[in-house]
Amino acid sequence: MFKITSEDNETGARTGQLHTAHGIAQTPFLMPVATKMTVKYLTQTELLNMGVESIISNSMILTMAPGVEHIKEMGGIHKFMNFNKCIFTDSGGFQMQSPKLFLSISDRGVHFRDPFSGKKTFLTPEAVMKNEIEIGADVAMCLDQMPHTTQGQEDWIQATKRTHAWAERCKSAHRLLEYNYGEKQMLFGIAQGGLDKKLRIKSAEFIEKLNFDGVAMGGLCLGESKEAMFKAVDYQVPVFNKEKARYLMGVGSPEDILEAVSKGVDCFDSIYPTQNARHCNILTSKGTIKIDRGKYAKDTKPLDENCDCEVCKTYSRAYLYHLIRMKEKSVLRHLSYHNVYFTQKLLQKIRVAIKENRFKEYKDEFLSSQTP
RNA sequence: UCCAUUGUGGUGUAUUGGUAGCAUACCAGACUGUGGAUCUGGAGGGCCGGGUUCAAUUCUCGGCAAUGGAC
Repeated sequence: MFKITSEDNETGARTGQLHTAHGIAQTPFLMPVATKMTVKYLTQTELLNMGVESIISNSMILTMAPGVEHIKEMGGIHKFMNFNKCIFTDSGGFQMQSPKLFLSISDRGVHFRDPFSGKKTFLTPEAVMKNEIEIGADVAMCLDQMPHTTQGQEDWIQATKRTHAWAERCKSAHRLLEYNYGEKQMLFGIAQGGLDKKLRIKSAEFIEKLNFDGVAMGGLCLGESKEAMFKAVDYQVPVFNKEKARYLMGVGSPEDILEAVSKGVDCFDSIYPTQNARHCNILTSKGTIKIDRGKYAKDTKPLDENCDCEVCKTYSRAYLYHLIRMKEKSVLRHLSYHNVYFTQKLLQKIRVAIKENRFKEYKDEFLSSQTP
């Protein structure tokens, strides 16, 4: 269940609560990605201490390893990984972009190569729904076909059409599974449409009509221009029922999140903070810095002078730079910690700003300070 | 002290009597429903001195240095 708790009167931003089987997640939120049941380099305790209320894993990857049966035997995903907050699971739709995993697709489903066993596996919308409910996710995502933004109109039409057919199949399979298992689980639909206005609107309408527990916008932030991406969001958001949680998949960067929130988006997931941390790109209140550069070798300041995270309170840029040069793995944890902390803090500030009706002001203030 | 071998970017290595390649490290970009990876640019070199030659990093002589061996 989703409940709006406040609305900004200058922008489309709003705060809300996503009520799940494992607590309430305050929106807008950004989910750290835990594809293999771990947010790379961070502990569950650290996530809780940062105020993370929801993470996202990946049912397709988990189906391959360690397997759905195994997770069930271990008491479900929450117990197994010992994270008692909200957990989303993605469907595997995005993995069709991975040449290493993706084999072929038809209306029936998708063939993937299991990288752990080398075997061919076949995923249908029905199978994905079963996997997600058996894993024990709080929020399941529909299986979609994600056309790449660099593909053309024909591909967008084709993929969107298939996404719609699969959304219907997911919906009815899910209803039946809930009945058979006697369990409740939220299910989010995903709208596609490439970069085409009509197709985006049509897709949003189709997904909206199926009355999911939440609606997602997929297939964006894949190299298209920011302008094109936010246009797609602009087309789709007004189509969705205002009372439903809106989820922009794969976003993102602080800038993108602020923009999307102002357009009324409630949920995000992204590897941006963690992957950039591993690549030594550090998010700070003054913009992104590349901490592996020689100019930080003797910099005694913390990563971000305005950050009160454990890493910033403890270590200097110079020390972290040294660990990077020495290829000490521990530094990946420190950098990941800071970046995730930074983004979680950002979302907290966004929520407060919306509640105090000064989101626009906060957004402008943040963006103007991003000049490293 | 003698003998042998070898001296090419910071490091490790190719090739060649006629434009000196590669890897890594370095500098700079990219990265948004996770490969830590990968990709794309950039800068950087013939131990020193003589000889042969139109031309030497290459052939030759000497010096210096390194490594191995002998005493």
